[in-house]
Amino acid sequence: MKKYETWLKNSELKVTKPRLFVLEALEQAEGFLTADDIYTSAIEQSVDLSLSTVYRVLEQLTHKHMVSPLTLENQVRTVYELAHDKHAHHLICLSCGKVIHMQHCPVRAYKDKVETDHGFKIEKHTLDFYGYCADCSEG
Amino acid sequence: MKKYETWLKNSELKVTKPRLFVLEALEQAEGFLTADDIYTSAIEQSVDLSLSTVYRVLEQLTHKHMVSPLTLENQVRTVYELAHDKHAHHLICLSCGKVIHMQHCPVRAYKDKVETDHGFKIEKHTLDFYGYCADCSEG
DNA sequence: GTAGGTGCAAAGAGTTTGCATACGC
DNA sequence: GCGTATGCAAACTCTTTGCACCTAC
Repeated sequence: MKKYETWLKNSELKVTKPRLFVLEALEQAEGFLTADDIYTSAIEQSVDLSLSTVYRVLEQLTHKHMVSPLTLENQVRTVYELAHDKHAHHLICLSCGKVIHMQHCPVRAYKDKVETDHGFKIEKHTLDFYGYCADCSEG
Repeated sequence: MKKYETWLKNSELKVTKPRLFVLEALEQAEGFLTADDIYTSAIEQSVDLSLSTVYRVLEQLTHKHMVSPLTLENQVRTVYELAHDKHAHHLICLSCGKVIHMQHCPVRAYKDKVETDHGFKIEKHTLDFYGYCADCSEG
């Protein structure tokens, strides 16, 4: 797992066990985790890690653009994932919570129109679909 | 303000002062309010209303589709607005917090494609733009 | 009169912070 | 060795809940 040590050093962050653990947990999840998910996973693996450290690490990594936080509609907890270079949209199952990433963004052209029409300088946008996945909508 | 009394009765909710106050506060705001905004507004007007009642009323009105809750990206508090019939998207200023509603939805056709491609039954979607409004991006 | 609504205070969830100790460099 | 990172516990914010009282119908 040398790659995360290098990544941390390149981001001017010290290489510490909590930081490596958080990054590896996010990699293995291949998706969204809450701070508590990461903490629980540490407990299960008998890794010594406190919840407040998880929050602090996630904040630092977010600041360095190594992870991305996301608040899903009408959910309380913030979820995190390893930052991709790629802009993505989400397809979220309201029943099982599964989240699918979609690379394609149909909004780019529309964004320019919105900027012009409203005089906004748009920094980012979200486009998320909520529904029921094939498994959950059966029966 | 008879209209809200009628609306409540039609929704099979008793007409009470807290419910009328919440609906009127949301109307006057012409936009998003947090539960605490509504509570504070009551205090300022010397209206007797508790914060827990505000939450309970908002939950009931949401259930009756009279108001709509929304969680903005990376914000903690849930905001509420009077439910429009119309599906809308948002343009949110990261500096002053202004929220502009946009009726036009460029996503409809794309939604069908997503349903087909992923086997999802999509119930709803969100599309929100975050940036800086004309006033805040000057200078 | 009765079922449902409300206020108050306390509890809960999720997150942040202060401070003493521990560790990376 | 120095300065940052961490663990712990306590604080904080937002929201929910239990219970006694009150009010719309």
